[in-house]
Amino acid sequence: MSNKLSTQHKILDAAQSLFAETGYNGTSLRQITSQAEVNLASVNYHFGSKKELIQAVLQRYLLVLMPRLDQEFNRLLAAQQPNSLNQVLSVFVRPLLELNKVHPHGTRIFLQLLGRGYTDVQGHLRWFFNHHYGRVLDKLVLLVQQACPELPAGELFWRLHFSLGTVVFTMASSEALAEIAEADFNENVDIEGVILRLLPYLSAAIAAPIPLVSQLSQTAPLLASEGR
Amino acid sequence: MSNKLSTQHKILDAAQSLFAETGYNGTSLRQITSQAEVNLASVNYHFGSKKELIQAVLQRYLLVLMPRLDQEFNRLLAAQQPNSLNQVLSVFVRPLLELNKVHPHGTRIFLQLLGRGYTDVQGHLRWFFNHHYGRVLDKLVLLVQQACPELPAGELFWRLHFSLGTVVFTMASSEALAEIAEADFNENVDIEGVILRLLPYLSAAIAAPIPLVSQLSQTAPLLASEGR
DNA sequence: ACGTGTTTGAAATGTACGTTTGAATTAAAT
DNA sequence: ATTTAATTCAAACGTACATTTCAAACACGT
Repeated sequence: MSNKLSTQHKILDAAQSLFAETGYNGTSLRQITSQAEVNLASVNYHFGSKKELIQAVLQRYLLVLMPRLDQEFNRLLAAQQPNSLNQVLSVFVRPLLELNKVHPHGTRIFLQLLGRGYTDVQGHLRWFFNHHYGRVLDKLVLLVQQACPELPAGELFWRLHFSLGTVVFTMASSEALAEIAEADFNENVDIEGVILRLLPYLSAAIAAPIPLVSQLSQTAPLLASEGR
Repeated sequence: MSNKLSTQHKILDAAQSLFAETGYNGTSLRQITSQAEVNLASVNYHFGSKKELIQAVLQRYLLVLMPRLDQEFNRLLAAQQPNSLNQVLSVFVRPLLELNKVHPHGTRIFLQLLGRGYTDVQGHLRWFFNHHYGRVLDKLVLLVQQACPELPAGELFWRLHFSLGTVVFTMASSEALAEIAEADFNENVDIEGVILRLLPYLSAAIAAPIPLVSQLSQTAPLLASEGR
């Protein structure tokens, strides 16, 4: 049994935990290398820079997750009849939970890292993400469009981003939320439970009825000042 | 006409923009004071520390917003028949948009600051928020409970936090989203438009049907490994 | 066993940060 | 007008950061 881990592996393991807990900017290479019990310089030796280390930490999960998602999307797209929104969203559950094979608590850590990526490093990680995996996510948009044909494209854009926010924020603050939930309702609040709670929430949200324009304008003349 | 602004005011104005754009940790006092065209030391002179400056920036909006929300909550609580979820959520629109009186783009900036507060400074701002305004938010929980009496308390807890995530994430990345939306669908994407789009989304999400336990356990034996 | 290429180690570099200091300046009060 | 308090200013302090350097230790094919 070789419990001897490579330096790179030790760095990645320490980095992902610290990044998930305190963010990318909030974590120093000194914290990472001291928790990994390796020399400070080895990060720059093995990964080049902190920025590239962040990408490497994310890639360890993305390289497993995205092909799995792509495969699921293709399966749904090949179906004869259009899929329901619930079917489309459920497709995320298995691939996400299988990230626990990459690392214990891999699912939670990856989703936290994803959340950090959208708020911490301005734009940089968003670009990295869209550039590498934009094709896959286009298939998701198509599937949701097929599931909700009555939804205008503009509305769908916003609701998918609302949903991304829901997931990402929930995971980024999942530690705190789990503590509160456990104290106040003593329920099981592992990552799987949260994901399964999210599904009906998101499903109903994305398929919400579109308010009529007349109902919108009813609340329109709200303020005399300030139109962008 | 006295267009001479006090040093404190200039600092607050510069700080809120920078905090909203690049986060609390991501903004240095040197950036703030140089944009405000004041001396570096004046932040510590007028506010004591960076941490207290962050609180002061938030308080400028919270002291306007929270009493307004409290008043609206009390109005709804005094109603004879229980209010619909839509009525409860709509109550946020006016008070939030009135923050534009505190400062141009005040609504957007405040919501961005709120989002940053939940991800940037670990726990500290969350405590500050709950400690000062927990009483007010309890009324919101009560109102939602009255609007959705079939929803268990534990489920409601999670869904309200999901919703907070939706709002906060959307606002934190509203600049980028607005750019994309404008380019791809050329729609009006001011802050009021986003808020009005959020209402039906959140309303449907919070009131989503609760999945049966049998349906949950159907997807339960997903992985052999790893239960938290 | 040797020599080569890879990896680690301790130390130093330069930059940026929040905060403090004490003198200079301005405003207010008597 | 003179004293007193409040504010601004330039400079410095100590700390922490990412990155670089270069010698030492190691791995390993020959």
